Amino acid sequence: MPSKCINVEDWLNALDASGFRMTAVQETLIDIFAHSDFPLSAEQAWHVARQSRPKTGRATVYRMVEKLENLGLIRRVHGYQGCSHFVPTLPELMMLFICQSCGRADYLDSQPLQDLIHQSEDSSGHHITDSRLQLFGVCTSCQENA
Amino acid sequence: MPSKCINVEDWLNALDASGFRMTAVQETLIDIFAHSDFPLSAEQAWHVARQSRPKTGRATVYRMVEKLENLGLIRRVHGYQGCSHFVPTLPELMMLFICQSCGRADYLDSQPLQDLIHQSEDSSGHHITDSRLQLFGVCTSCQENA
DNA sequence: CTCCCTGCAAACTGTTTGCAAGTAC
DNA sequence: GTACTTGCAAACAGTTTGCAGGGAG
Repeated sequence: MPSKCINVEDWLNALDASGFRMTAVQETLIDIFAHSDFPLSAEQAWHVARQSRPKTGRATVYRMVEKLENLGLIRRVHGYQGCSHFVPTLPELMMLFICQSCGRADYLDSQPLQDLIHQSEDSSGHHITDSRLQLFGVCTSCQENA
Repeated sequence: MPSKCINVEDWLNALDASGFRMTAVQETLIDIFAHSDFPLSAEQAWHVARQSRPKTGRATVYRMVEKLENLGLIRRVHGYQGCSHFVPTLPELMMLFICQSCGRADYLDSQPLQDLIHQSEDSSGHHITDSRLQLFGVCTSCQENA
């Protein structure tokens, strides 16, 4: 499964531009979220963070996740059984696929979705400002290994 | 905004067929969910239920919601700020629009979405088994009243 | 008469808040 | 030095569970 590359520099710049102070915890968490290729919850990120920084507090992670979400750097994934997981945000509209077997996330071409949304906007008359499309199934590599 | 009609008879039959015993609480809750034109959380449904049956227990509502969801009669709505609200399930694939202003839900034509999903399946190679598309914005009537 | 359903209360889980100490700028 | 950040612990909200009594089939 192809994995999208997030530019950590950009994240640090965005945080800096927002007046946030850069600390070791923040760098650790940014690293965790930017490089995970499957959705992470705050709780999970906390466990990962504690592997390298055992004293990391739970609340700190929750606060950081909130920041990252508010800055639009990560985005909440609304899945089957819950909606507390996050993936790095891509510049374009996201069309997210999540493999039920391995849990990995993949970003698909979102142009058709944009077309679809414009089409629905015209036919319904509603003004559409945002969307969440999530696809579930079995990814190519899990199909091969089945 | 048009509202979809759910056949309460069908729900009662489905519950009956699943071996559930029909009680007054269940009828009340089915009525609430089947006729609400905006997503309801279990908590909200509980409050509504208590208006007609003050002694209704919270847990009973949660259990009933779980049943309805398992039977596929209601479906969880993954929204902006949470994912604990439910709408009646339509037979066909759902394309759900939620108005940020009035909170009402509308079901849009889902055929284009089905086409899009098949298209994405072919181009990505993933086997897609389910999807959640949710649209947010301002509905026609809220636009008029603005 | 049996077993499921109900309401109550307690337990639980994920998340938020308050606060004193620490640290980036 | 100032004000944001951190870790801890307590508070909180939504949800689940255990149980005794009640009601459907």
